[in-house]
Amino acid sequence: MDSDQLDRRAQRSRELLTAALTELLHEQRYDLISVRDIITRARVSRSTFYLHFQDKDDLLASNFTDVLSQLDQQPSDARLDRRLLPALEMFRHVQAHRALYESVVGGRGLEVLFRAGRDYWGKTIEQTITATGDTAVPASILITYVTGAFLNLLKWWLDNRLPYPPERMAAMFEELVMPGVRSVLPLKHDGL
Amino acid sequence: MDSDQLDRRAQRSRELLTAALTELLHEQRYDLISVRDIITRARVSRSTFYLHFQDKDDLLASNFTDVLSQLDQQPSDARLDRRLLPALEMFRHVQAHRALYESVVGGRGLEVLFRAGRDYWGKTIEQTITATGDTAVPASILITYVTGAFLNLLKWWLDNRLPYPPERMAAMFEELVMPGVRSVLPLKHDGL
Amino acid sequence: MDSDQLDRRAQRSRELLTAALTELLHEQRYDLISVRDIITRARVSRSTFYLHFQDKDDLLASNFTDVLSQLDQQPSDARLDRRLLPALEMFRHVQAHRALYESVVGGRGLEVLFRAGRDYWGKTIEQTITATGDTAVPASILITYVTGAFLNLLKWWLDNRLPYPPERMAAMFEELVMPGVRSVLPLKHDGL
Amino acid sequence: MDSDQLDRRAQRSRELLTAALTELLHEQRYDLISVRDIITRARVSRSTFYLHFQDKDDLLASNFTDVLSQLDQQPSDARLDRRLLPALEMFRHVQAHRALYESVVGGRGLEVLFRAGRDYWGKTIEQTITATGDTAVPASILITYVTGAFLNLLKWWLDNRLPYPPERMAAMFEELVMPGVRSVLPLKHDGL
DNA sequence: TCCTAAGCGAGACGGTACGTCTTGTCTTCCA
DNA sequence: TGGAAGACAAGACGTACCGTCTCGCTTAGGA
Repeated sequence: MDSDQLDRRAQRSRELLTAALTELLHEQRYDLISVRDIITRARVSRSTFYLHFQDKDDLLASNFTDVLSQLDQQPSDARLDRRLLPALEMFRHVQAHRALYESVVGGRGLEVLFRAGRDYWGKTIEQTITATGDTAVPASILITYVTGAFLNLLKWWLDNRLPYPPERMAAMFEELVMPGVRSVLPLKHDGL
Repeated sequence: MDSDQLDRRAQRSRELLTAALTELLHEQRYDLISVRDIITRARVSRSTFYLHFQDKDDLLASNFTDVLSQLDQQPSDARLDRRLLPALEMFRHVQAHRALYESVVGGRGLEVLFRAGRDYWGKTIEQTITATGDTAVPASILITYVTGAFLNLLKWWLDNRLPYPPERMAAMFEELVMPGVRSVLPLKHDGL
Repeated sequence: MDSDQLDRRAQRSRELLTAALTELLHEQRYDLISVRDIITRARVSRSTFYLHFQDKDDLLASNFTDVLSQLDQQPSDARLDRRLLPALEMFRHVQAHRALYESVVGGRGLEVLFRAGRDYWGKTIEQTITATGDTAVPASILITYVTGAFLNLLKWWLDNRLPYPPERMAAMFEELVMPGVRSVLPLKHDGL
Repeated sequence: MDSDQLDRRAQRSRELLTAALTELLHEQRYDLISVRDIITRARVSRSTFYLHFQDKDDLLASNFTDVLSQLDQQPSDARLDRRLLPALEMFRHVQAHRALYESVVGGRGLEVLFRAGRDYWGKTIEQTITATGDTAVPASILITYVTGAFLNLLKWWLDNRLPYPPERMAAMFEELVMPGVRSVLPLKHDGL
């Protein structure tokens, strides 16, 4: 009971650290932020940091995964439900937190997002595609392909200072990625 | 004069360093190799290293770009000339140097390859697609999309211990990526 | 109330901690044992430890003082009663608990023993020498000299893996230390 | 040639560190001085510190050994030459640098002095006593006894705020320690 | 043939992050 | 109400790595 019902203090520490990282990302690139910076900002001791997170990447991944599940929470257009990825919502979310993501994506943080994104969306995508029957390529490759392409586009968007609106980006994502996906899914499939 | 007619010693130093990195990549992951390791192996002094390369990534990128241009050198099937990327050749090359690429691709080295690949193939791809007329998406995005998807597949292949032959991988690459590319190119296009 | 009729639990905690330290000293050097190690072994919480002892040294000193008073309890040769220190008994005791004392004496523990020994034997020595009249050096120095010399010998013995029997060590102690003591005591003195 | 003719910079770094420790010892107890304090004061980087010394204790031992050899350098009373230890000079030296030694001796630094003193004086003492023929106790014990007794007296002196002049302390040292030493040396010996 | 400039070895150094460790305090919960 | 559990602050530790720098030695190519 105690093990999963986290000590209130523990929960507070996690939140302080999460908030501190978010704040710092508005000020400088992820690569340049040190654990020391984070704990100083969070007014938390070094030991506390390592009590809760493996390292800086772990904290970022944790934050990112939280965001992803929140995005899934929010009610979305019914028509979009069949998509593999909430691409439009993500582009909008990233636009709203542009500075933050720019800091992450230009550098080592990108890989963290990659891994976390793959892990998170992987499950959804797998369900969707296995539900459609056998595919011409292994599910694992498809997942890599879709999430990878999405995050690459995201990175390009940020690196180029958001030259297009989220809607356009989402449309291009669909246009580029989905034909390939459809070409390997059973033909009978209707919605995707 | 001196700048292009490199001192023989200088050339030798570069080669020693290149060889050392290659050797080390057979033994451990790129991330875990330090400049110190490289210069120790190359029997070259620290100052010499920084005389020739900006940092470890620079050395890797330089090696990789050399490889890419060698691949382009070798005569390839005429039928393949229209492709955006020498995918099959790359898969074969990677298979032949499997251990080496596994070390690079699992970690921070991937981004170096990505950047170098984008720079190198970017030019070719740009020529090809601008030759076909206007596209529905900016060339820059297309380049990112294609090279990104390719390297993601490469990474997946290595991470999963090369479960398929190069030919199959190249085919899947085509199958997944090209439909999207065609969908944004002018319809009149013939060959791609 | 509670203060003199020690809560049974409290007493038990003290004993658990004492036993834990003793156990651990058989396994590793005193310096390397942390409070965490002790409480883990004693299956006692951190707070409980600090409830009973100031710190690790306090626990050790407490244990050691207990031992010293037990040694004094046991009936000893009447002829030895005039000695300043129960040297022979100590050498024998240390031999019997060799591993334990090796752990303590090699490192910071020695000073704890020194302090505890000085405190404990100091009283006895002071009584003895003040009973003999004025001395050429202050009692305090004499006490330091005697207890220090004794513990140094003990440390040497342990550091050199007990090369001589306790009897020989005690004899050497007498031979080295007592002449100096006698030389500063009033001449009239008979027994020492 | 280069290996023993220390880089000028290296020598300078060592001196800066030595000086910094000396300065700091005038301000606070040895135990409370951290490596960080030392390098900050010396305006030297952490890596430089560990390039030259194992740890704080190593630096202290090195400083102390330097002092001991300087004391040996200075011309001393011919009459004293037969002594095992330059006790009087040491007491005077300590008096002249009282604050510094108080910081060291009250805490963990004492053991460093013990070890360094034993190592340094050990050689001299061994020569002296083996020159006199066989002894009733091993040389090693004698060395421990003499250096230990001396440093214990030194510590007592400092702990008690130098209540006697160096001459008196040296005299007491002789009076207490030498009778025991003589009692184990061959009788024929004259000078000691 | 000598001179001069560059390459180079060797490695000290500043700077700084890292993850681990330990101590002693404090809070919270449970019996 | 006191012990158990353990989060926490504070901060030291020794290691690692990087990129810069200094200092001579050596070596090549031009005068």
